[in-house]
Amino acid sequence: MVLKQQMENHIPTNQEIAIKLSRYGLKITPQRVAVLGALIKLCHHPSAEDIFREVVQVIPGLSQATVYNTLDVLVQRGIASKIATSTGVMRYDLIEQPHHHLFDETNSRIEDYYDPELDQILKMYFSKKKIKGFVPLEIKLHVIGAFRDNVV
Amino acid sequence: MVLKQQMENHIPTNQEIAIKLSRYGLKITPQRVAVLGALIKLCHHPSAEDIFREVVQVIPGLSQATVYNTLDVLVQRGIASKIATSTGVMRYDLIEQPHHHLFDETNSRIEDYYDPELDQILKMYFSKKKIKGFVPLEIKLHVIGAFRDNVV
DNA sequence: TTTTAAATTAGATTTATTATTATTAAAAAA
DNA sequence: TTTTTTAATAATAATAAATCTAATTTAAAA
Repeated sequence: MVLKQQMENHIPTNQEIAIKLSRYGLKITPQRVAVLGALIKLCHHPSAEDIFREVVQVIPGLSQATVYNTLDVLVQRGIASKIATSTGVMRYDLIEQPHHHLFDETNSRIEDYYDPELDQILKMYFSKKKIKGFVPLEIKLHVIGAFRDNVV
Repeated sequence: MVLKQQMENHIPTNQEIAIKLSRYGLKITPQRVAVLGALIKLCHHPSAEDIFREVVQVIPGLSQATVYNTLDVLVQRGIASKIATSTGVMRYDLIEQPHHHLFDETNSRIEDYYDPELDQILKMYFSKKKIKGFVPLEIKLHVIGAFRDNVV
């Protein structure tokens, strides 16, 4: 098991981000490159507001609506996902591979959690156990707990 | 496996609801009895607005703020829980026993899902697999899919 | 380069929720 | 039972996230 940010060692260039946008059939604009760049950089599941604050430093005329629009577009294309939180503020998450979420509600921290073994267990469970009248498509674990830094 | 509403065959009287409120150290008011009653009755995870619409028929002078206050109180006392949804609207859920959620985002439907076997699997997994720096307290499955009525 | 379809901006708007404060009511005390 | 006290409710204002609108600008295709 490994937390997300430990897996991300490469900070992509604007060019690489632009290529990613066009691979998904999106027009390349400075705003989109910067928003996606911020989403990659701010790996602790930023809110739209977090991304705005980050990007407006580079693009001073940036509109909040552009951030919301761009994030929606990224979600629609499957580049990002939207996480609903208990405070009602949406948080955004870059999609790389399927993963679960660890929530610490005392400090609003969210981390991704990967474990192929866990996914295997869940896959087996749901293939064996049919739910009457419901077709499951996506299975996500929502683990609420407490981050204890410097503790194993 | 059984869906929640199939397990709930007893509709509690106002008296029983009042007893429940006082067991949790809450003052009994007509508003609280009606809100908790509506939460029990509207078993598809109502929003505050859903509950207001239901209860205002019985208590015409009811304020929306009272519904929000009462729901917050119920959540604080552990009688109910609050579910954040992808639309940003909060939904409320009576807590009876720990359970997971099935989401159908095409029609905003949410159902509870119980399975002791699943809980056992998850418990075993997390007792074996330690997450560095994180203490899990509550594990909830978030299953996104599609309800198909009249289909097994 | 010109064209056009799409993206961005600014600001108004919506809507769920929270905050405020006066009033009212529930339950404890006398 | 009546009084007292403490808490709950109602009405309404305030907040804040997110959406909508319409005019302007821009990316990229022709």
